[in-house]
Amino acid sequence: MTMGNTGGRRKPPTIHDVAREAGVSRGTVSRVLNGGHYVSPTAAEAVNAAIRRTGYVVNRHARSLITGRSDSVGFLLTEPQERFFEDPNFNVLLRGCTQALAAHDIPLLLMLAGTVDERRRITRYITAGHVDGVLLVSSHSGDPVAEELRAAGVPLVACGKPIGLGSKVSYVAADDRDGARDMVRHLLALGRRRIGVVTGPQDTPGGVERLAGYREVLAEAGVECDERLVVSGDYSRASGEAGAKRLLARAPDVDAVFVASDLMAQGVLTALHRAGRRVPQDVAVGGFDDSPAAVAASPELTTIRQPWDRISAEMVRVLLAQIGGEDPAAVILPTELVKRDST
Amino acid sequence: MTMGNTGGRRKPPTIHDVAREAGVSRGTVSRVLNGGHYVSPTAAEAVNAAIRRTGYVVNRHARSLITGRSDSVGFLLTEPQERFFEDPNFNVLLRGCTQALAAHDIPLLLMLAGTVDERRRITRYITAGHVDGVLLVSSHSGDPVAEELRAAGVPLVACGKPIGLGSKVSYVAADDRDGARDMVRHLLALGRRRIGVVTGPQDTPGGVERLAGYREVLAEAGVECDERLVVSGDYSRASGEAGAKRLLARAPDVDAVFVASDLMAQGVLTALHRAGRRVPQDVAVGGFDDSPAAVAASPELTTIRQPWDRISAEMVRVLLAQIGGEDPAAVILPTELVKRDST
DNA sequence: TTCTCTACTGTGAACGCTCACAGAAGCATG
DNA sequence: CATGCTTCTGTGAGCGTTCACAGTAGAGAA
Repeated sequence: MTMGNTGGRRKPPTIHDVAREAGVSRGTVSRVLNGGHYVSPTAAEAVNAAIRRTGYVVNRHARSLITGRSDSVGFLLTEPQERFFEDPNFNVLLRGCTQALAAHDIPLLLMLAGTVDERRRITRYITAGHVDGVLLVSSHSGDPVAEELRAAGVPLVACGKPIGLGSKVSYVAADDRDGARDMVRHLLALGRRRIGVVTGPQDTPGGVERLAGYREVLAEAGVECDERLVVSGDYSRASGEAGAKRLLARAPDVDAVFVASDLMAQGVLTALHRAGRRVPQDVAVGGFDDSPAAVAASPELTTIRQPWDRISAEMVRVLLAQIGGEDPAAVILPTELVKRDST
Repeated sequence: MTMGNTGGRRKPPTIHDVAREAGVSRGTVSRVLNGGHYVSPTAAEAVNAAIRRTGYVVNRHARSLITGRSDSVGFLLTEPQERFFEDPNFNVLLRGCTQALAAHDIPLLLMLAGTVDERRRITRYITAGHVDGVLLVSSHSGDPVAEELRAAGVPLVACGKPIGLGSKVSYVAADDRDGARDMVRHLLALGRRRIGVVTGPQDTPGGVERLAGYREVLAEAGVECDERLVVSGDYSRASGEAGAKRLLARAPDVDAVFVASDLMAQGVLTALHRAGRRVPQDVAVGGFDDSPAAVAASPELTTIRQPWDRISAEMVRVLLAQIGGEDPAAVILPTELVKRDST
């Protein structure tokens, strides 16, 4: 048997070739390929041997043409790509989804919808049925692409609770609010009472929920919720530094800061250092995400870990279930407090 | 006209529907779709109008079935995924490739070949013709997947010069050696003469070339090439720190260090700081990559910028040319010295 | 007129697969 | 012995395209 290693691409064997080789019909080969029900053991064995011998791989285009499925899913990132691509957690998510899908032999198509043109092109591509479903990373409110896909009945699973989309859309998210609660409780347990917060953007679910958790715990502990202690950021390092400066100016007696992302927390550490405050002695700092930035910071950050590997696995599971006809579902996964040197 | 926004997925219109709507035949519609030669202006106009009215999108599976092309390409990452996924430059590369392909209406399939099983599955998938070509990020020597693909005649473009693959494989790379030369010349120009180096792994082209550039410039400048000044790392932060310690122990009079990656350079800065050396006064430090780590470090790192956006664009250009029948090509792109505070 | 050439259009076949259906064989049941 | 049931197998049709080829119409040349 000569393999096609001469440089030119050989025509791959078809189901016909396998059938001839195994001495059965196309139908039998097809049945072996798809589950193997109603096939005699001897026939199945002959077919499998023929497949091995010929190196046959199913032609997915031909299959898709008749089944109407594409057996592929899209990984769609809308809006501010920079923010996500610089976030190492995004990488973990992308990798996790790719691997979880690979286990089902389903390729992942990476789709970046930045410009209006790209959005339209991608929407058309998806609604035309070229993917069976979409893993959506958007987290921005009122995403028109997401709404369009939902309306077109495309199976869809969002990462993080989508704002402004009806309850009809599946999502998988970490329990942001509970994570925030854990962190603030931790700060209270250290004896801190003037606890500031640098929030995330309030048009993202994470931003909203983390702030809500902060407020809840303070209220529950009977600590005054001083609005001077609340400043807003956009998850960037620079906004963390600026936020901490504002915080110090408005409430110099601050003795702890809950920061809604590790990247911002890095900025907060810088600002505190410049202001001559020691961490954690004078001010304790808690981050969120457990990103590499957390261990790169000095002192290393106490932070909230989101279970990104489980999130990606769940996203794929829910999407495949939905493609299989099940109803949309929401999955919330627990977070974990990681204690390090900044508190 | 009712759009399919009722929740269920409607059957999309076919080329037949468009033909009927436009009052022409399938053949004419097909010709309009593929370049529009030998089509009368009136027919073309009618077809385009019908396409707009029906919202027709070509069924790529049916097209692929007959053309034998898939009109998609794979982005293949082999071996140590962590190393790459943590590297922000990898993100720029992935994003750039996706966008460059999108401009040609070609989807990118993300493929991660970690385990042996995954490798085999992906190799089969690719050689079966499910993608037209592959963008390869491997940089590891003697990659069996790459060799297999090359042997099967799959169009292939590597990122970085592949070691041990014949000259038959295309690649796009930054000029590592020249970048290293620039950096070491820069250090020499500052008056430093005891210039150490923390190398990258010597089974990667980048690691080899950057060290070669270092040696070249020292030889050319007539500076003694003291082997005690050469220590090896693996691109990780930790290996940079360990390397610097070794360097200080073996050559306490070192007055500059060329580090083959920014991440390692961060580790070097930490080690120097702990040893009480001031940067850049006592020891100048030069990195490589211009990653976010470079500006996150203190002092901010002087480094070598690789043109990642151009690399991705070139990889796609070369791959598409090769899919179109052209011969393999090698492209080397210039680097740039970015001066900051560490030198 | 007739022929040739160019510009355009329509049609059947084919790509490789799955699906529905029909049929065969084996075996138990009436 | 017919009948039904179960298990298995083969066959034709068809998915939505493209491609090759045949055919038409109109212009210009002989």
